[in-house]
Amino acid sequence: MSSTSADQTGKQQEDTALSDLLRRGELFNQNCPSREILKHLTSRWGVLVLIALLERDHRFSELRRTVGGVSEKMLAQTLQTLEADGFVSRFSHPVVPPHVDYSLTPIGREVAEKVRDFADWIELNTSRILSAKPKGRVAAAR
Amino acid sequence: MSSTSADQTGKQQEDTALSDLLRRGELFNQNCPSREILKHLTSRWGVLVLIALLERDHRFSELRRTVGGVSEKMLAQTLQTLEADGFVSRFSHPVVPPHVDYSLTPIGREVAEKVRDFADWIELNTSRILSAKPKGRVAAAR
DNA sequence: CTGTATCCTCTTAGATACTG
DNA sequence: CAGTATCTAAGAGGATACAG
Repeated sequence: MSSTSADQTGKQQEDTALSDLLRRGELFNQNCPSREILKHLTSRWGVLVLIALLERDHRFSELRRTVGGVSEKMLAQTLQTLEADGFVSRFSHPVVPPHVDYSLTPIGREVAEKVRDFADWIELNTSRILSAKPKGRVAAAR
Repeated sequence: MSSTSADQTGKQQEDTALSDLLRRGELFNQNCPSREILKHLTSRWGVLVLIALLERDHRFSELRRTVGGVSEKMLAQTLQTLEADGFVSRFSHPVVPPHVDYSLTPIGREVAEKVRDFADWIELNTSRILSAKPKGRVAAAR
């Protein structure tokens, strides 16, 4: 519901190490709005959409093809969330059949570069990670 | 831990053109194991656990207190997944009452630094993001 | 083409109770 | 203290149909 205001003034049960909270407490506090931003940005399809849009602008069906495995519903939902957060711009060309282009806003490009940097690390290190897995232990196979 | 000293030569992702898709198509393929790694690392609690462990080693109950809002079950599950991936080490002191310490492996520290970098960006920019939200449009409010 | 609406299934996550 | 087991609710996600 993305409420504005309506602060919970007396609701402060963060009683962890105070220095930690001062230094970087926002994300460790479950009431902080940054938690929601984090959730959107690290969502299953959000990450891939941001990276795809960093390469170039895409229209809806292009994104569907580029991002393997995403359904129409989840792609639309992901794009709406990212647009609502101000990371993605949506341009609907007034033609028929419809033609909609998605692109990154300046702040969206900023964060997408962070995401891509992170994704690049994963791709470069996946084989290293897989071969370094503890073998005696049965992975929860998530 | 001795890295396998594999192929990675450092940084080579300066280009973002079409050749990128060939080089970094892994994540866009739903059958790629890197998708699973990504999922674990970007999981709701995985991100926060990695950042907490980057500050210092924690025992179980310390993590519970530091990471606001996490349940015992989810913390245990998250830690097991991260341990199975080789990002986290678990050391159980043979004492009573039990005392278990969690720490990052070398590769875990590497990725945790990426995660922290990303989280830092979010914390620094949350207010900017919130104030820049498109207001005319009703966010889907998830 | 670009979605929305509905239905359905599977996973995630919290609460609670219990064990070593 | 450090978990596990069980139950349940909420949300993610997919398939299909349909609308603008």
